[in-house]
Amino acid sequence: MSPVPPVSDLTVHLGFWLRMVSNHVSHAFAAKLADKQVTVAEWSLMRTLYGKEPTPPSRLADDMGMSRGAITKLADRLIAKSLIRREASANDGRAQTLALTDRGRDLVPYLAALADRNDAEFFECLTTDERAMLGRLLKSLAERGHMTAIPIE
Amino acid sequence: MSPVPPVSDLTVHLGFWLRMVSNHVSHAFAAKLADKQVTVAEWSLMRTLYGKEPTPPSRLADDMGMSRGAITKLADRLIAKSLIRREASANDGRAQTLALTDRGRDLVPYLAALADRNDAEFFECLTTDERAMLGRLLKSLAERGHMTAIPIE
DNA sequence: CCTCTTTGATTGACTAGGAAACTATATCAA
DNA sequence: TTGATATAGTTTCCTAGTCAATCAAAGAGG
Repeated sequence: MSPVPPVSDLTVHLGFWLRMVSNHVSHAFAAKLADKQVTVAEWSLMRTLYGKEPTPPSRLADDMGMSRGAITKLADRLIAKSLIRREASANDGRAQTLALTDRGRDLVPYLAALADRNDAEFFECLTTDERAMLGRLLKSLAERGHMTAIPIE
Repeated sequence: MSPVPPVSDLTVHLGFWLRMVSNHVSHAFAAKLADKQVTVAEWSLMRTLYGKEPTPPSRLADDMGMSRGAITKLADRLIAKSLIRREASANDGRAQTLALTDRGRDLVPYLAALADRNDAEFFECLTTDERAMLGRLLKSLAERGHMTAIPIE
């Protein structure tokens, strides 16, 4: 029988539990968005655009922490669903701008309410103090780790 | 100008910060594993297998929270790297079993050390009490939300 | 003005996963 | 024993990202 040196269990890592909870929260949210035929990435783009239209795709890529290629394709999908619109920039022949359609803009508050509800569902089992503490710890980690982009995926 | 009703900011959600931190921790770990040409999913399979060989792929799928199809392909990749081995079950003509190769088994403790280091790097900026609190809150959420599978992806 | 370089966006090749169809084997029931 | 059903695993098709190559338009320097 070959030797099997003891290695640390996966569950000793905070990263493990972080990912476990994070994935469940995201999947539950994805299920709620599916009712409106929208994915989490699509919602994220729409929300990022909301109130800041028009915005060039490169800006969205930076803000959302995705590659430009990904934004191009994501935008294509949203355009096919008539939720956003792409237009050539007036002053720069290379640049494009993205903006929500009326339909897309109308949808954002509804989807935002789903996001609120999803978050409430998962975290209401904690006390107010616990939620505040969790938020404080996570923001502290984000700050100390220099994390900036909106986390997709 | 079209009306833009105020919607809740993304950053009010704990789920947002959870995902932000979780993604950064995972990406940093992926970068460390890349030195050894191993992905996070591959590590997870190897770690899940470690000390429990041989194990049928269906069992790994359940434990890892992935589909059986995904395990088939993941196993194919690990076999191509000579880190695991696939064998037909002796008593059931349908069944297969997966086991680490000697090379794979030797690699696990090294990769486990990388996982330890990655976790330490991200969370050492918290005090011991804060880490304990974060762990407690996350485990409580996992328990209350009936989360079981190892979180891949 | 012409190159040379930089920049914005798109495209293509590739990776990785899920869902469902499919194959082979096992089990059960008449 | 044989036909129906269930189970284990694989394969196929689809979605959704990244990275690298590409193309067109801007800017910069001689």
